[in-house]
Amino acid sequence: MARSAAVRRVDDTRQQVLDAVLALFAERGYFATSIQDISRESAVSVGSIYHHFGDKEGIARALYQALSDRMSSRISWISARHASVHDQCRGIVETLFEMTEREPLVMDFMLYAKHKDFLPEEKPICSSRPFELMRTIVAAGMESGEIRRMDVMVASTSLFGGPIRMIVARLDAVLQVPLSRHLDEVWECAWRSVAAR
Amino acid sequence: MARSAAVRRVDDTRQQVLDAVLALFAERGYFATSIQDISRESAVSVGSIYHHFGDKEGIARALYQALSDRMSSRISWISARHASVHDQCRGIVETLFEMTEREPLVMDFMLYAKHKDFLPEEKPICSSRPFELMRTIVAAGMESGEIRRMDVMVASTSLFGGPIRMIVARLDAVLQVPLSRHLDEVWECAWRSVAAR
DNA sequence: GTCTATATCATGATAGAC
DNA sequence: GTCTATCATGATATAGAC
Repeated sequence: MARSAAVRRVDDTRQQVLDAVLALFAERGYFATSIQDISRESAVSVGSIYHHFGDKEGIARALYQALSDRMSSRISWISARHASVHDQCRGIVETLFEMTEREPLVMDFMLYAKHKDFLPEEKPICSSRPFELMRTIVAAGMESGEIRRMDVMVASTSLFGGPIRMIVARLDAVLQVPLSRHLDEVWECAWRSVAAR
Repeated sequence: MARSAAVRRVDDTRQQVLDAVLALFAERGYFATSIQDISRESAVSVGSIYHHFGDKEGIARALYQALSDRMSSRISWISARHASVHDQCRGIVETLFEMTEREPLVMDFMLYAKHKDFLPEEKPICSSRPFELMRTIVAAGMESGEIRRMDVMVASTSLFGGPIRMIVARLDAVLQVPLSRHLDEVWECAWRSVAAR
């Protein structure tokens, strides 16, 4: 069923705000970003912003939800495209690296922001859907014999912890070259840490 | 040279404030903590706080400095106590796990807080002294042949990235059991990721 | 649904006595 | 060095016209 033009417009307004806050939160952080800033950067009035999101926290919640959904669907898509758990996990790391280069703001907000400071009710990031998906895949790898039998949380943090630290280093500009240049080496280390063979 | 009683007292006042802000920052975050809160919890007046720290950011800077120094000296101490790089790194992970259980607030502030949001001038955490020390040790491991030759940053993030993610999971209460219960398994994975043999 | 103008309030920081 | 009282600013959120 096609959405009406009115609904389209509403979504556009919301999206304008979300695009603006992503940039602002990444640049200055949640608390240093005022509603005025958001209004100016998004070209949406303060009144409209409150109409759509209720309060400032509501904006952050909506952004978190949207980006979390986006990451989840990418991970699911990658997972479905590969047969072995090894290839699935490598594909996830590769995608995370690519996202970091192409949409650093998204990764900054998802992997680096301390959501608990401004979204106290939200589940911690490592309990969120994308991370749950990763753990599910890791668990499947133990079933199939590709990954050594151990605590699933330990295996997941071991497999993805290194790559995530590399992403953080890149976001901090500590790492000066594109992540892709280190992909093979990072993945080699990550997989060795849990591989069965 | 012995410090005078006056200096002792000054240090005590400063320490009272630092103890209070550590707890407050960990609980609510930097921005949700007001100077009034700090004054009340530390039992030090607002005027004295400003006298000693200049401004709110100065408090955070002092705390960061103090805890960073503490972590650095512990790491150096551990490093000096062990002969092989393998044992040094394992000792560091063990100590980080113990610190997380015994002083979760310290680890929360050091490994989890997003300092850039409130200390924009400070170097990113992964360029800080403790992390530099870890990289130095890893580099030494490559020299000695214990660790495979590769980019030092990649090796460091691979070795310590998993353990750090476990610490974050524990701080988020996602992990319900003490980290010590997973130490062997976590270390096994971490070391495999970079070990030469 | 969108906008401008405004109310309300809390905060960081200071002044100045002791 | 320490304290209390106060200021000035800028924030979130709302009211109400269109």
